[in-house]
Amino acid sequence: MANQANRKRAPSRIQQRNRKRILDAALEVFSTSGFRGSTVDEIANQSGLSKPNLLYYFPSKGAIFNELMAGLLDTWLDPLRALDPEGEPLAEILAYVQRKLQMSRDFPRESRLYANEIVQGAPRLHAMIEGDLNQLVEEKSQVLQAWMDAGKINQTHPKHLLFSIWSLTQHYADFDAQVRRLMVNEDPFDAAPEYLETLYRRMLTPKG
Amino acid sequence: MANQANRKRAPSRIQQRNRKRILDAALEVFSTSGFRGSTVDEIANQSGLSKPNLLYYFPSKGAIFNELMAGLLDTWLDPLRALDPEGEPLAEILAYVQRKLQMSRDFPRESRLYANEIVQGAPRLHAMIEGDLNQLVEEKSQVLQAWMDAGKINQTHPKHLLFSIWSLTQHYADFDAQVRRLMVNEDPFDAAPEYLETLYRRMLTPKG
DNA sequence: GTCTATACGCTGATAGAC
DNA sequence: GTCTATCAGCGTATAGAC
Repeated sequence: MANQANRKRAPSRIQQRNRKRILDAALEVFSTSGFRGSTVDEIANQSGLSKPNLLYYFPSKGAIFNELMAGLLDTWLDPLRALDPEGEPLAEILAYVQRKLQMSRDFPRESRLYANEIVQGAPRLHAMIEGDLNQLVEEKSQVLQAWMDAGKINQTHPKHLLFSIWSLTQHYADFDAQVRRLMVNEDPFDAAPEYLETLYRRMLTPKG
Repeated sequence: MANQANRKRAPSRIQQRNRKRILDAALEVFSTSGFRGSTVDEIANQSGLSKPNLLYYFPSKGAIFNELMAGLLDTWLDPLRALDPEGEPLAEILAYVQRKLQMSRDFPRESRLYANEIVQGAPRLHAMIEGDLNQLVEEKSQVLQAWMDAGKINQTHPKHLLFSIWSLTQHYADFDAQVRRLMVNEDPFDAAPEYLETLYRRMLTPKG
């Protein structure tokens, strides 16, 4: 079989650059307005491409969103994957909290994109989320439970512990508009690391 | 001056009922799709009224949203208003956490409506939020700070403490789709009250 | 690869009959 | 008060010239 004829061409530099532009623009727009509230026009303007040109690179608005989400989900779960069952329990958890907090600070748009989707009932995320996330959470919950049973950290509900970490760290990105309006002349991310470290240290350190 | 001619008629029972229907339908739709992602058609269908009839009761989509938000904001801040400076500090805070958690459970749509608006940068909430919320938060932050200075609860950042309470309690409503997908055969609200009580008790109880 | 032009359904809102 | 009919504009997406 002929190689050239049957394969897709490798994307040119221009193609790569434009796809990247589009995805970055889409991140900006989708994270601000959600899927249904966003328009292809906005994404085109934001990316500097014309609307038909944008639709030359992606077949539809939904396709852009899906590609964006797939890429996001993967990196979004990395901090949790990195939670090491062999590590020192409290230190592992505190490090996880700080990693998540950093992601909130460094990738707020990604966090809001995800938040938008979940708040609205995850209508487009269903399939993606189902397998990976569920399995990862089960696995890490068991790690946490084992640490509790061994007396390394206080007994508590493992999943609620995970939820609380997600909630507290992502809050600074997702509710940024509110947080910053209530903390004038003070960067929320200045005090947040220490606040969260203290909170989980007190929560989890066994009496001794 | 003639009374009847210059005043608006008192709304009839039908009007009251239909306005209520519309607002309830709008809450359902807006909280699921955000303002821009929602359509008047959906709200009309959800309320059982025709689209023109709906627009007989409200002049525009924006007007429905504004009325909904105004009503929401007021009740939304009630739990915080109820934080009593004269009460026993730890008990007051723990009670506040439980009140917020109950609102998450009993009014998840209201929570998601609010979350949608804030995540998207609060484009339509600006004016409403500015005055009330800011002042209330300042006032209650000082109450918390006073309790800390008096040694009644541990020293920490008062505003971050408030943020964390909002975040943790609203998470169960706002991220309900995710939470429930990860907790099959278990109601998140079963364990949540105890989890949050324990967390804040350990966080705030002074060593002694 | 990129553009202009355009098809065509959906959206918010109005007019006017009943 | 409620309906049918309708409008202008915006939305996604495509056709076809360059």
